[in-house]
Amino acid sequence: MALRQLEKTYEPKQVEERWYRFWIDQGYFRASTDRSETPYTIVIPPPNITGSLHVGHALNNSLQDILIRWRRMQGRNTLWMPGTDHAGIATQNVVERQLMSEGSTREALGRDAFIKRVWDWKAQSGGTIIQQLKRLGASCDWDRLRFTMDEGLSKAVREVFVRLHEEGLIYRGERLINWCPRCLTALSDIEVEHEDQPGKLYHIRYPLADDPATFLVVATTRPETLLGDTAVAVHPEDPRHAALIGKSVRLPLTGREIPIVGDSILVDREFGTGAVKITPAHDFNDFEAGERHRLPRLTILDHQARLDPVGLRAALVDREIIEAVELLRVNQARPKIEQKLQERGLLVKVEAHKMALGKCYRCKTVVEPYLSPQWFVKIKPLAEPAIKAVEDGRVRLIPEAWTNNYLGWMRDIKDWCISRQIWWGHQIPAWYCRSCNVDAILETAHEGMATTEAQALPKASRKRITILSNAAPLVSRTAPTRCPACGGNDFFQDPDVLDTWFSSALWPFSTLGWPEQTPELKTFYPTSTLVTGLDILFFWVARMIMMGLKFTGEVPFRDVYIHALVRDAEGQKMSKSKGNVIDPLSVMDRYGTDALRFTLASMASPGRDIKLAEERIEGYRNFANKIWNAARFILMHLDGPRDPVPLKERSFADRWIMSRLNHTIGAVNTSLEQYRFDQAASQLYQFIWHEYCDWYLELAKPSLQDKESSEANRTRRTLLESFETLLRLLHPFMPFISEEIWQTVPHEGDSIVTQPYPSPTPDRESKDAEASFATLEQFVTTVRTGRALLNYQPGKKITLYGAAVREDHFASLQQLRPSIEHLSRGTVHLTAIETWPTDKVLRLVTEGISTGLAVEGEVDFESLLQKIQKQHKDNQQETKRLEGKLGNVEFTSKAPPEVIQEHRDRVRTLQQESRLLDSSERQLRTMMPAKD
RNA sequence: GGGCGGAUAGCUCAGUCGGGAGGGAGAGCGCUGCCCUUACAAGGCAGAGGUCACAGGUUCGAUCCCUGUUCCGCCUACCA
Repeated sequence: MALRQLEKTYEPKQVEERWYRFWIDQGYFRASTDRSETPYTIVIPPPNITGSLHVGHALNNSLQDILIRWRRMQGRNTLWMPGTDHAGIATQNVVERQLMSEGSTREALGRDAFIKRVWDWKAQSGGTIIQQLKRLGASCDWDRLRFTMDEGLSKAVREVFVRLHEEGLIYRGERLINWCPRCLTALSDIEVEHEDQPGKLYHIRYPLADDPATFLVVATTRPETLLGDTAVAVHPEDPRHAALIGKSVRLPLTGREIPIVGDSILVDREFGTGAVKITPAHDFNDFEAGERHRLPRLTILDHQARLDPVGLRAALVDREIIEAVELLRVNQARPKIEQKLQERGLLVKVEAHKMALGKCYRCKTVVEPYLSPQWFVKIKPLAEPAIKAVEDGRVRLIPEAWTNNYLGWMRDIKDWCISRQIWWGHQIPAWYCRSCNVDAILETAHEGMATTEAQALPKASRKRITILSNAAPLVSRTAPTRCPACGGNDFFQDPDVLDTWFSSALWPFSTLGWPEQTPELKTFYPTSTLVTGLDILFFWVARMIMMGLKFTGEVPFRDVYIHALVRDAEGQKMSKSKGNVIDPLSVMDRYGTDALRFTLASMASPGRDIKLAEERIEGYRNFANKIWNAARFILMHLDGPRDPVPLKERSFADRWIMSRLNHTIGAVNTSLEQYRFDQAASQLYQFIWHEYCDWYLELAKPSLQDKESSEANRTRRTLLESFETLLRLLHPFMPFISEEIWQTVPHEGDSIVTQPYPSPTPDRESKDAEASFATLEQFVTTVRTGRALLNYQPGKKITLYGAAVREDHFASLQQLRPSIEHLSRGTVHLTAIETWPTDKVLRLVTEGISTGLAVEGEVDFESLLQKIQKQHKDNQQETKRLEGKLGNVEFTSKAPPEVIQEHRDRVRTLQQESRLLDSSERQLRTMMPAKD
């Protein structure tokens, strides 16, 4: 039969497209609820619909695909559930930018039209990343593609919200929250990134009310907020200030007097001057201190973090100051305040001070603590079971090192602010009866405005609605029709939407149809493994565990594999502004998808960031090409009978490679069980290149070239068996090339995708063949070293001599003589060293195996001599070291006998080698042309 | 401030815990030399290159176990 021949180099591009289409057409990635096999489920970390594939996605999804393809081939009923995330703030930003370029705004469009516009955008551009995942070879069940804003998932969101509210685990209240003055929305604590920055510490004099010549000096990094101070705190046990408690100070730049309070929580006596200003409306600590001392809260910043004239007037700020700073952003107002304090002689000093500034994780704008009514999840009762699940191992974090990190965070968790003042997202299922909440619903300039700010606005400028914290919401799965209190039917839905992570937290079960008890949910939940990056451990993983336990009573997944961050070759974070981004799409174009996947897998060592350099990818592109050429070779030699013969009756080389293959199969499976993608990849690489190609294919050549021999039949048989198995072993890592080649070699079945994954079997083992191989390799390598030393052409046939210290090694050499002669390109005489010619032979030795090479032609005796002398010297040093140990009574009396015996054996071998090197050296000298 | 991780060849990293043993130090890439030998120059063969961060301790023996130090990352935190 004539087999298809392959091109000389592997061309990934058309191969990839062709097979991916085939796999989809055949429906190989479809999961079923009717199958009886053990399910294996992964839910994808849903990428953001505004996103496009970056190298982090490529890593994340390559690893998931490796797991999924591996389990699928093992016969599991696998489901890889794909989907995307609606990314509230990010997506709204994208569409708003689009509107802006058209000279419009979302306000001009109105809420409903805007949301429609986002859906239109999604229909057009939101599928990009899905297409890119397909290019990566991701074997997701695409028929089940989900989106967090789908009707089903939205229903799950409402269900969860209502139930949590019913249990008192969701509440609404006016709190200080993190506010992004650019996105104009609240953020949760973890959406704020902290970064150390150089700042200044201002020391400011606050004159005592009853003794204006005396000052209390406070230290602050934010002097402009003093306008909203409502107290000054000192430590009650601080002898410098304790007596002042109960008195008042005149607040600089204002007409107010504020009290001095004693507070041991807020004040650190060691820091600054030991006196702290309290601004309850603009600082988290001060907010709490304000609650402790029942202080008023004065809001002086507006929603854009500008000094708000209304608030400033309410805070009795001097007219002159108001005029100087009104509507300035904090960073612009600060120098003005500094200047005014200076002018009035109230500024003692300004010193450099590093401080951690909070920034919006989406837009990097400095966030402001902002007082406003928001929705919160009371998180402690949800966190407790989620802590327990990890503590008792129902959820495993891999690498384990992250467990403590997780537990620490969960034990110290704070209530979660879930309302966002944007339009794109799940609108909160809470309604307000207009007649019952007449005083609590205010028309304001914008949503989410602080209470005082909203109340202070003139009616005319109120465009939208703010719902004060005393409003009474009706939380319900559907819009209410009748107010239970007054019977009215005029309702107003809360305009806020939920944090995107609120819906993501439900992902493992909402995608499977929850709250319905669907067959999917019954079959595939709890899921098996979650593969994710460390950066969303708290954002997402922790919340999924909490919600999963709460609403299904079970953990959402058993294993959480946390992979590293991908950095550039210098270890820098990749970012568009630095221009050091490696674009996976371009990499796939140039090197092939398999090369990219294999690179990422091989570098996924636990607990270490990945420094990705393009040369690595190129290296694995070469690996793909190596496999390709091995396939070409095999296809060239497969013609002819290849009947099954028991392994025992096959050649040494056949038994050896099958034994090594078996070892590799075991190692790859074990590595995958442990999520050691790096180990699995290097085992495959090592075996395929350095055992299969370098040695086995070379060993197989003689018999393959003699087509008529019975040996050829057995070799062809082994060649096919081993290679076909190898392709299956490789497939999860390099799906495309493995399919392409597999389809060209004789096989059963329609696609490698659904073939069984190799598992180790004892009958492939052959310890004796492995031992013989070690001897052969030693001999052949030594001969090659000698050839290089003698400058012989690779093809030159030479006369060789061989001997071994150990009987069994010598026996192996005799038995494998044809192979040895083939690989050494020479005629080998296996006899005792004493019988070797005493002239014109270069003698070399390693590990007790001696080789002699006939010396002909021009030879660089000097370098030969150096080589021999160096080895001789190393040899003697090692002998001395070992003899020293063996002469030490401490060692011989306490070390285990095996170790002592091993040392003795090594000394003996070294001594024999030494004798050979001696004679070799002497001979060389006789061969050397006389000097002078 | 707290917690965690890392330091092994020029570069990137395995190896140490537990089936790679506490006893002779590995890989990939790069580098050097030779070779276009009919699977592969995206290749073959050979080679050079390491006080396993530093200082102590345990041990007959430490890259590995223990303690401390230095440097580098990351996470986390209300030091105004």
